[in-house]
Amino acid sequence: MASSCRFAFAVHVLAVLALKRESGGVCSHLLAESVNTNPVIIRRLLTRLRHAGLVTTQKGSGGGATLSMEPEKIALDAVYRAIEPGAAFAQHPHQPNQRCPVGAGIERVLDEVFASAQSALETELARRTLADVLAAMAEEPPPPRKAPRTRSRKAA
Amino acid sequence: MASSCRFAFAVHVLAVLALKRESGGVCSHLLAESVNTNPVIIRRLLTRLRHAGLVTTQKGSGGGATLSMEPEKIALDAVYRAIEPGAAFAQHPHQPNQRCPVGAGIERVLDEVFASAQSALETELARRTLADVLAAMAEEPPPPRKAPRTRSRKAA
DNA sequence: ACAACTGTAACCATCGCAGTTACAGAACGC
DNA sequence: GCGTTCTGTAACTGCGATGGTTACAGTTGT
Repeated sequence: MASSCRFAFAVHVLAVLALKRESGGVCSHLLAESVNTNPVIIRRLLTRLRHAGLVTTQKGSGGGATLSMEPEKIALDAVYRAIEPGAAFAQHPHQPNQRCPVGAGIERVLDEVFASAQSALETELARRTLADVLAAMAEEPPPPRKAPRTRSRKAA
Repeated sequence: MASSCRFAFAVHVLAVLALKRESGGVCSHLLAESVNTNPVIIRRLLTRLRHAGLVTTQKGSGGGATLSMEPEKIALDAVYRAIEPGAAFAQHPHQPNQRCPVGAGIERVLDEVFASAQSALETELARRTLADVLAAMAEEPPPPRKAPRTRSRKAA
């Protein structure tokens, strides 16, 4: 399915923008350092996010990207649709044999199956906002120095 | 996401097997003609479906593939899992910058988001069985010769 | 033995993607 | 005006996945 990591990159970028919301624009170079990739990759992402109305960008010295709404308003399905262009499932590359009863009808049936599956996927993504992502990152700071307070006894 | 058409092929193949359920094994050549591809593609699919316990295959003259259970018992999520190897979403290809608070925590959060989205997808697929696919193909025979009974006035 | 099958390896062409370099143009400070 | 700091985009590369193809060993029924 979605073998591309663009969606992960996009959520990452938006999370950084949300954290730096008060500090004005964030340049692609800095975002690229956090994601650990190339600034052009980031700018390509930002172009899509801008077309979707999720961020605004500012050219020139001191410019960069800014969230165009509060993190609570940005649901992950909007990010997904902004980033991933086509359908999640692929149909037959060549038309199946129309003289076979299955070949003649399968595409129409699969279209509907695929649409409902994709819809379920996006509905689940819609249950989370960028603010939820930030909150999830805030709790459980990854390296618990001494003893993590809850169920630490799982160590292998 | 799933940019491969293997899932479509697999449902197609299983539908043919379901229709020819009483006639013994179906050879890969015949399946390939219906799907409009190469017999090797079909055999590669059948290998995965066999490992998942959905079909049995028989070598030698008069052999071929057979469904190993009734179409009502085969839900589409099982087909999906049999065919699509990995996760639907891809994480960061390189580890993000751990010195950035977002880079340090985003992967863990995304893992959970991706898992829930994939789970929603599979749950939706699980709502349909191969028998449902056959039923959907049976109703509405695709080329209505005279006048389609309902809302035909949509013609462009 | 022969024909009809499966299973699998090996290979090819294509496609999409992350990554990279390069450059034109915009905004800002001086 | 001019240099600096940015964006936006084109062009190219390398890589991995995938559908497709050929080939062939092995198995089974007649």
